[in-house]
Amino acid sequence: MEKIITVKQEPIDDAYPTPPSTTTTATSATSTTTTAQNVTAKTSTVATLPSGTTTTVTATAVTRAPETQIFFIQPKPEVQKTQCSVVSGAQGSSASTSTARTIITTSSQSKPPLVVISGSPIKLTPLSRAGAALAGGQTNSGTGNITCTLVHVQPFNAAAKQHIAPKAGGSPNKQSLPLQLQKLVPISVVTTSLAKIQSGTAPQFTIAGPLSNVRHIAPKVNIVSALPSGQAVQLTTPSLQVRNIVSAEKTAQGPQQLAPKPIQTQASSGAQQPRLIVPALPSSIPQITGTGATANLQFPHGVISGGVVYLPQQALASGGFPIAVPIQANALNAGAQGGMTVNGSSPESSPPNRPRKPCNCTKSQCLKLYCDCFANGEFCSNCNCVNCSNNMEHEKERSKAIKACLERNPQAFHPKIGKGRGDADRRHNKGCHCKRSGCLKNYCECYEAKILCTNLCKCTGCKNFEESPERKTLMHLADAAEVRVNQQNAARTKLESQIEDLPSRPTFLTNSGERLPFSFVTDEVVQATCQCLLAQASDAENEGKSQAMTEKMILEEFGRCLLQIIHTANGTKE
DNA sequence: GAGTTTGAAACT
DNA sequence: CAGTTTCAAACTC
Repeated sequence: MEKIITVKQEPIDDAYPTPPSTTTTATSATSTTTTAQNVTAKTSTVATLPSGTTTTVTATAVTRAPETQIFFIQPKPEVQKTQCSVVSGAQGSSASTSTARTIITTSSQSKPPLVVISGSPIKLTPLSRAGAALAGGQTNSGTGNITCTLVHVQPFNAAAKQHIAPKAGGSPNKQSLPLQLQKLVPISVVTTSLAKIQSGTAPQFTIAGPLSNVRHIAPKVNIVSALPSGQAVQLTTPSLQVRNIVSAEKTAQGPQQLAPKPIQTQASSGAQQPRLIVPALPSSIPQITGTGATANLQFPHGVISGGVVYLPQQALASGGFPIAVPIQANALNAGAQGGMTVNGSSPESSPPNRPRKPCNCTKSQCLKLYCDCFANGEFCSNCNCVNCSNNMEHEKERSKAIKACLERNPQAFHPKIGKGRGDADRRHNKGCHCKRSGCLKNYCECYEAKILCTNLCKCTGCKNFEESPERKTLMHLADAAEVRVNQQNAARTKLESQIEDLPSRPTFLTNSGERLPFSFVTDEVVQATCQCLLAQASDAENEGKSQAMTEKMILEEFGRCLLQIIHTANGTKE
């Protein structure tokens, strides 16, 4: 029997923009992997449930190593913080509207929960067994019981960031590493049974936990379900694109199983084996990094060890995650990339706000931080690089390279420029080391980022400070140039729009040798036009207009002249 | 477009 | 940690 479950989800963190509405529907005996555009949901929950039980699981953190935090799911009822309503219906019934950005993870009792983050699977350390997790002392035996896992990521506070700020002349202190990592904050999920769902009682999914300061990894994490007894879940949302189909078993074998698969828009209804449902990832996805030697998972940009996810500051500090974005909104249309974040992607897949420059790497295979694409956690695409391995096809090498970078420098993928509201907060986290450029050329990372050098910098002959006359001169010139460019662009745009409105006349002469309007730009006409422009300039000058305004007036006059010429020519022709 | 300069990253 | 090499981008011609 088909079961359709709609999960309604509500945002809980204002730090993320309110996501557009999506609806997630789960049905049995289908299997698809979906990805969504611009998913920035705050919570996730579990939608497909066996009969008859209510399960509550929560998690506690255990510090294992300075740079790691392990979370174990334990039964623990929690105060309700966020509710995710679940609505059931028969096959074909329309799912109720919702605001869900649903990432779902479930597993049967016989299988560990499977989670996919950033397109790669994580085999979590065994979470609570369903039986142990049951609320109210219910047993959770049989095929119908599911353990649900929900993971949130909590950013460290500003004080912590300060604490880990790079020290001048020193490498990052490993003792402070935990502060540089994002803390996983698993939260409990109360699930209700399918029976209740199917009865139309619209049971509530209760998500409890320290949500007030929690940012979610959940919507940025692909959590997959391995449903018991051949059940599978299909997730579809209006704004989601159905992508890969990956079985739970396959995915559990390793990240390579997540290589791009042909997009399937509709799952086969006859699928009987458990399937993985991989909802979409947003464009702002957490950077997943890791150094664990026992890592059993490799993310596009990191390694996951035993269900422990390493998240660098950059991910949350920036509010977006330029690193390790395997399935991103802008890549949804880039099937060849398997939904990975790509640099210089095709026009239809490129977000309008991030047209990165293509790299030109020749020797690094784009697997070292020399490569801007790699350093920014992006795949190369439409670049000019040679022997590029920064792509899905070389995911293994890429993961190794990521790991190597992180071993050299755990903050390797952190943003170099601190992000803050004020200019004071925007500073190079390591400082530059320029010697010859005076920190007034783009060689200098500070100057390139349009920020002043700070005491973190070890540059010599620095001229990139507030009172520097050289810098002021440069800034003044740059401002003037920018104004001019803007004016020129505006004038050009206007002129182009006017020209576009004109009838196309490709040739000057007809077959009979008749003169066409475009040939009416004679010397006399040019002279008259110039006189008009000069007159306009003179007027502007007499009126005391600024240079910018004068230029604008002249350009407008030129436009009028052109229109008149064309109009006259057309009239003559006609 | 080729060659040079530059400084970060990588290496020793 | 300092010095050196490698690398790719910025820059110059």
